[in-house]
Amino acid sequence: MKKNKINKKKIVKQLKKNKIILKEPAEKVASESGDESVAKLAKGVKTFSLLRGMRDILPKEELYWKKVYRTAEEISTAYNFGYLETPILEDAGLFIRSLGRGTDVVDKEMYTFEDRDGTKVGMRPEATVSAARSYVNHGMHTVPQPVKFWYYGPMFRHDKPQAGRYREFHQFGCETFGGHEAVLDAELIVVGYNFFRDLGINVGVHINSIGTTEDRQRYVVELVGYLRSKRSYLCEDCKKRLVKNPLRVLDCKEEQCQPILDEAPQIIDWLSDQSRAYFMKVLEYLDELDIPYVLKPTLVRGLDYYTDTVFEFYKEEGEEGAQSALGGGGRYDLLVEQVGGLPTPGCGFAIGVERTISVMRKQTEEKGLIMDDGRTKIFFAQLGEQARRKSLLLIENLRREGIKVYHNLGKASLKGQMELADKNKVLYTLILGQKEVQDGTIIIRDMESGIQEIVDQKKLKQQLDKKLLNLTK
RNA sequence: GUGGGUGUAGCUCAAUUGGUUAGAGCACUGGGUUGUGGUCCCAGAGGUUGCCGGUUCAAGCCCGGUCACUCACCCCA
Repeated sequence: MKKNKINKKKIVKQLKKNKIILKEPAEKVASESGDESVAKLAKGVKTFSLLRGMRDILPKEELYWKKVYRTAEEISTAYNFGYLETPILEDAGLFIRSLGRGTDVVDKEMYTFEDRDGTKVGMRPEATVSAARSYVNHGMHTVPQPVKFWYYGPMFRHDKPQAGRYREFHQFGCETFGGHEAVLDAELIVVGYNFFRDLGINVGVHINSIGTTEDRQRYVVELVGYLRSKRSYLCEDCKKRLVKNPLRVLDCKEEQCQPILDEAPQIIDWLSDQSRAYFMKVLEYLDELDIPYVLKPTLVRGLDYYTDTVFEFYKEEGEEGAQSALGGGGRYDLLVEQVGGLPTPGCGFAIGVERTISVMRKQTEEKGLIMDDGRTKIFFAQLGEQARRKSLLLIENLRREGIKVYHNLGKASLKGQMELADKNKVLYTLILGQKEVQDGTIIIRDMESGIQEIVDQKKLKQQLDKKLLNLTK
């Protein structure tokens, strides 16, 4: 063995130095060495790694993902949202027109490429726009309004990855089209809020109104005027923002900017009477529903299509600064028109699944909880060829009866199977050996106490039901 | 896109001032006689030290580049 290691190192060195010239001899050396990795090296077999910002969702994370999906599904259907699934690929122009040129999402982050036939396509960076497109394409203005959708799926943004931010990420979202009622805005906030509550996550709600496009234009003029007068006191970043995206200055966390921001004009004072009245109504509904919220005059969203109400859900515990926004949304009364439909108001939200799961994971780890979600609680062990053959049928029968069984028929030794049962933390192990096959019986072993009982195979299901029922009590 | 930190086994980490064949724990596989898990004992497998190049008699360690991860900014979910 040790000799092999020396050989290998030498071979690797040789290969490195002579990788081009030595192709054939290298292969020979590799096969003589009998070492697979050397052989691979000689043949130039590459391994592949994940693309930047992309992740595998592994079986050990399954419970979290399923729980989030199920909760999303339950709450959406409870509030009468219909499931909508749109393609990941859309005409790139759809996103460019509605999200807005000049936004980072479009200019710097969207995955776009030419299809084989020359069409410019984009991978969706979010789904609200697609939902609006779908609403228009299928003439949904002819069905009773408002139309309510929920969706769940992957989105793509070519951003630089960091904590809670990936290039492929998942969103759960709800959208409504065709309703301009304050109660709708409030309902969406309630749905999002309850989604988190059902998952055991405490979230805060930030809310603001950015009025109509005209309101905002008038306000921005006022804001820029004010900030210019204080320009010399602003931080470097803010000086840049002042030109590029003045609304963003409001979000600055630099201490030196705070006193200036406290005195800054607030958008809420520049709203038209209509927008203001609408916003007040939304807040009243929230009060009525007992949803705690924080008025945040500095909340402005990054996408062009928002009007009036904007809100976001943020995690209450945890470090400041880090990706604390778990989701956000707002009203987008101009969007449908922008994608070519009749003027139709709309409102919705999207929630980041990865961020939500990271909060859930942190919580379960802190409390030392184990995600348990009706996992398989029974292991089936078999011994001997006859028993193995019989096992297939018994396992299949149990499955049909709705009892899930974990097993590994490939393993021969009972000991090995018991180990597996233990590692999977099952509560009961069924043991079928030669003797049991002949008697038509089977052993049920209680893994905690070690007590075993022999039961008739025909009564197995009945026995298990009894045991599993006791558990739930 | 800008800046900081980090790359050694599947995971968590070792490896004296550069010096023989890069170690350990956990996890994994097999065994501790014939049909029983958790503990224990023994054995095994698993590494082009991220990659490329340079300095040197000699590089996991030093230098340059590159890639990846990570944190912050920008922006957002």
